[in-house]
Amino acid sequence: MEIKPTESELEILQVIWKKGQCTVRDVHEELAKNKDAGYTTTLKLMQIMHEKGLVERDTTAKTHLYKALITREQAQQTALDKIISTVFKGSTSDLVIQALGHHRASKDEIDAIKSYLEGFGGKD
Amino acid sequence: MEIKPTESELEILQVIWKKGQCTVRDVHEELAKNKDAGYTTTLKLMQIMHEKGLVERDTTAKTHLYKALITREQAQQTALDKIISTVFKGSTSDLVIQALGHHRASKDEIDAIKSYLEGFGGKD
DNA sequence: ATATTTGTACGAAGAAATTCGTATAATAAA
DNA sequence: TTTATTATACGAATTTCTTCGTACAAATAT
Repeated sequence: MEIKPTESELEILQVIWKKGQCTVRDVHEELAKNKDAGYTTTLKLMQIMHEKGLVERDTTAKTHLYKALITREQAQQTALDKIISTVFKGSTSDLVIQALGHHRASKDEIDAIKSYLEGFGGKD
Repeated sequence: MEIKPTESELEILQVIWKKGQCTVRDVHEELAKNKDAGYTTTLKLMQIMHEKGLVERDTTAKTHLYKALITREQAQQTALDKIISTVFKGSTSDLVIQALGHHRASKDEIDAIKSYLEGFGGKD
């Protein structure tokens, strides 16, 4: 079964992915830079994420340590699948072109994509 | 100001985009193929979408006609912006590569992207 | 030892999104 | 004309997500 993180859960996952392992305070401090919510809000969300199986936690010490149970790649894939089917009529190339057209990738990024496409025939 | 359609609203917009113009029944019949919700649910959603300015409607006749007020491209852009920032660390090329890697685009699609990239240097 | 700080648990309020029932008007069929 | 069908309006129940307050335990500081 597929678990789709909510918006807020994704914000939290971002922090965990970046740091690898986090306490609630770690996450909260990081989030506090951009938004302002109470500490217990973050705590509660992380507890819910644990119930949902999005994260695991080590409760050995008083201060629990959280780790992500889904990878960033999985979340990326889920997000892509969703928007490709809801707004891109199922067309991956539409998405790619739209992305390249409006997000002005840097030359390095374009090159990365070009070389990626080199060894790539596409399915027939 | 940016109006972000919800999940359900997006499903409805899909139908409207495809047909260009729709009655509530048109939309409902179409949605009924994949999910099952009551007719008044669809009606209510479309009324709300009207309040939000996502669609306009012609109420001349008894049966109202709805048209989209945001384009598919706008919705695509909004969706892309969101996931690029939430799961792709702001990297468009990561998104493109992930998309190409897992969605097995057809040869035609790949070719379309390649030729698109031809006349495209990327910003320096 | 006592007070303060730091942490988790948890219930519940608030907000947003979704779903549906009922009322009522207009059209179509009998 | 009477009945059945097809529409919209709209209030309200439900569900999901988010936010927060309060209780209480553990660790730290005074």
